[in-house]
Amino acid sequence: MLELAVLGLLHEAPMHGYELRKRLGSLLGGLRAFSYGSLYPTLRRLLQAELIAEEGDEPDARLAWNRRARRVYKLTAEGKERFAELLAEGGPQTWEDSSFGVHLAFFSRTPAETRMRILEGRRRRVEERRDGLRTVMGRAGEHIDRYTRELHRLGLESTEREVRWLNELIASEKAEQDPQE
Amino acid sequence: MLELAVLGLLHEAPMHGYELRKRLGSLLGGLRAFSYGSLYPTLRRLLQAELIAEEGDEPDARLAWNRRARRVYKLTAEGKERFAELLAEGGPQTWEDSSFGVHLAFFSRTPAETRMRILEGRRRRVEERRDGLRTVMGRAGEHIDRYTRELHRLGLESTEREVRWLNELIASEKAEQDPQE
DNA sequence: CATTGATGTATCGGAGCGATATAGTGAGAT
DNA sequence: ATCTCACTATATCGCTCCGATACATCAATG
Repeated sequence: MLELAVLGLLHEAPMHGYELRKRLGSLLGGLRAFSYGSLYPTLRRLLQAELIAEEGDEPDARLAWNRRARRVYKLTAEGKERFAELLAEGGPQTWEDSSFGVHLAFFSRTPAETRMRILEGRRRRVEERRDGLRTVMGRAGEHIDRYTRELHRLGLESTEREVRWLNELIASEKAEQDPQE
Repeated sequence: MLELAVLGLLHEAPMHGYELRKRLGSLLGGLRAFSYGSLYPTLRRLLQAELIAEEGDEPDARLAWNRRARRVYKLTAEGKERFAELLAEGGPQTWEDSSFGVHLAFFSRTPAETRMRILEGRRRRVEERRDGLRTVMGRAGEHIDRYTRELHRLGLESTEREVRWLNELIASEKAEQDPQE
């Protein structure tokens, strides 16, 4: 997951860890933070796999840090390939809560076919949760805690809303595919 | 987190792992699954800490499993104490996405004061995310991906709705505290 | 009678989090 | 002038939890 995110951000411009994390935060709208405790190890792993490379010395000296602290990373050719591979796959885990946001954030670089598969998979996933909630809430009798009921109510509203949102996205994807009519 | 959840469920009735997981799923409305990969190790840990105990042989033989596969757990006295402690704390991590749902699910056993602290903490947390999203979305100019924009829109709607939901909960908590008017 | 799906326990490797350590910098407060 | 606070920046450690997988039994369906 972090691998995809890092590769995707570095695809746009070289960056150092700290900035990577900030951009990730705003890209995902705080959905996911990705703490340094996972970011830096990932960076090291990607470096070792030669999917990213460290920029030597800063060519432009407008920030004259003689004490260089920042380590700036850029994407390698293999990194770009890897990124494209990850984007095209669109397996069953891509529509889980943990990954869906990241995948969506790089949708403009994702093949249209994969986009559709992910959106529809996500919709199925959310509908499942929604239906589960409806079942639980519908079971009359059973003494259910007031707070739990509230939790379920919020969950139901959220899932319903997300399904509607996904329907819109899917519709506009379809419209783009068949421009006629 | 799982510790709290397990203790809380066993507080109601003795249960085995499989059932524990199912109940957890419907309690949280699919928000969190808690896979067996964390459930069973946790059960073992709690057993070793003597917060839970394994029920010897089934007293009622209505389910005559001669091959006993199921391991039924029940809460010990220490377990009950520990549960009460965990509920009363209400520290800053209780209002994170990962824990808030679980804490809310056991609110009826949580002291009113702690309930309020958690609800208000959660609200502050969600408002932060909402304001962050507003800032990001408001930054005019910057070429932002269409899909990313959609992601932000969904995020903004969700956070706004959760804040409203929290406000209702907080209001009704207050109303219960001061019944006079 | 065979396959499928639910019940049931369990482990392994790995991803990611939260806390923590360290240190330089710029701005405002005292 | 100095002090403190917040931000920039990198990094590690221990822990929780997840996903995949394995393996058994039982009930129903075909």
